[in-house]
Amino acid sequence: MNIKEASQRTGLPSKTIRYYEDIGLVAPQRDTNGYRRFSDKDMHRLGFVGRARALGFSIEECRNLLALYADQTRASAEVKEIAHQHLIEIDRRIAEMTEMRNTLGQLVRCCAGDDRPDCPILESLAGGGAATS
Amino acid sequence: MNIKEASQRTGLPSKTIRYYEDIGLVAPQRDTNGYRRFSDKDMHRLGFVGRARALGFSIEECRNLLALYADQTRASAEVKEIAHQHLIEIDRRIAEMTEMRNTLGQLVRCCAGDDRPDCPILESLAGGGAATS
DNA sequence: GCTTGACCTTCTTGTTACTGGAAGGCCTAT
DNA sequence: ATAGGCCTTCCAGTAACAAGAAGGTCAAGC
Repeated sequence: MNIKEASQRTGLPSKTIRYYEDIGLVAPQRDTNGYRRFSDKDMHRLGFVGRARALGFSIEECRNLLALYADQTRASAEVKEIAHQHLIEIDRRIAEMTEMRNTLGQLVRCCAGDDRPDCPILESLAGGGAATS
Repeated sequence: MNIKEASQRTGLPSKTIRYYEDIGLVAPQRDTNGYRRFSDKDMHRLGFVGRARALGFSIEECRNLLALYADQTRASAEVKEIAHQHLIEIDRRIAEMTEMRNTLGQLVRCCAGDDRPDCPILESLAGGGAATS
């Protein structure tokens, strides 16, 4: 099938699919007119990458996971390690954002939000007091 | 003071401070030798931006917040609106990452992590079954 | 006076994972 | 023949810096 249909079936934009070919994640055949032709195998790889990306894996991690998937002699420990590291990173980011959320939420609650200029949000950003720790 | 000291006092890398000057967030004077000289006012702006960035505000949001801070006739409602929108965005991202975390966490727990090739993580990425919800 | 090392400058390039747009070829229907 | 919808490649831009090269400046020590 052509790229449009591949895009529709995988949910990935055509641009993204071309990009994935550029960086070697997928390598569709070409028709005589130069159009990409995607096989079932190509579709499968695209789906794999799409799902891995949706779980937050980087492109390089996707590449590694694809390689492991293709390697029948892999040890599942290796896959688990990649996923586990990624999990730790996600947790770190959630913690970071949660901290932001708490600090900022408190500031927003303290701000009157009226037509007067007094604003604890600006005061805090200006260094006037609490709530960064 | 020179850029190194400004960096140490604000906790921002020198590179970052130069970048902030490039994009007009701060405008230190220059000594006759061309070195940047940071005044207390410059330091204050850098601190402001640093704290705003730590709360996840984008550079453009920082620019707006700085302008509001300088504007004595501002309405706190305007500041609160910016902060509130940002809060919503943070919540969205936390929810997104939490969903990833849950899905991936479950897959990791299901993976034996031994020297055999069988791996539910890869199987799931390959499209073989559950857990993308 | 000279060297050394730490500091400073500007400029260019790279990062991540794409997205947008331009210029042009191909294909089908009318 | 032409219109449209698809396809191609290539170039530029995004966010927020970081890395590094080439070179100027300054204070200390010999």
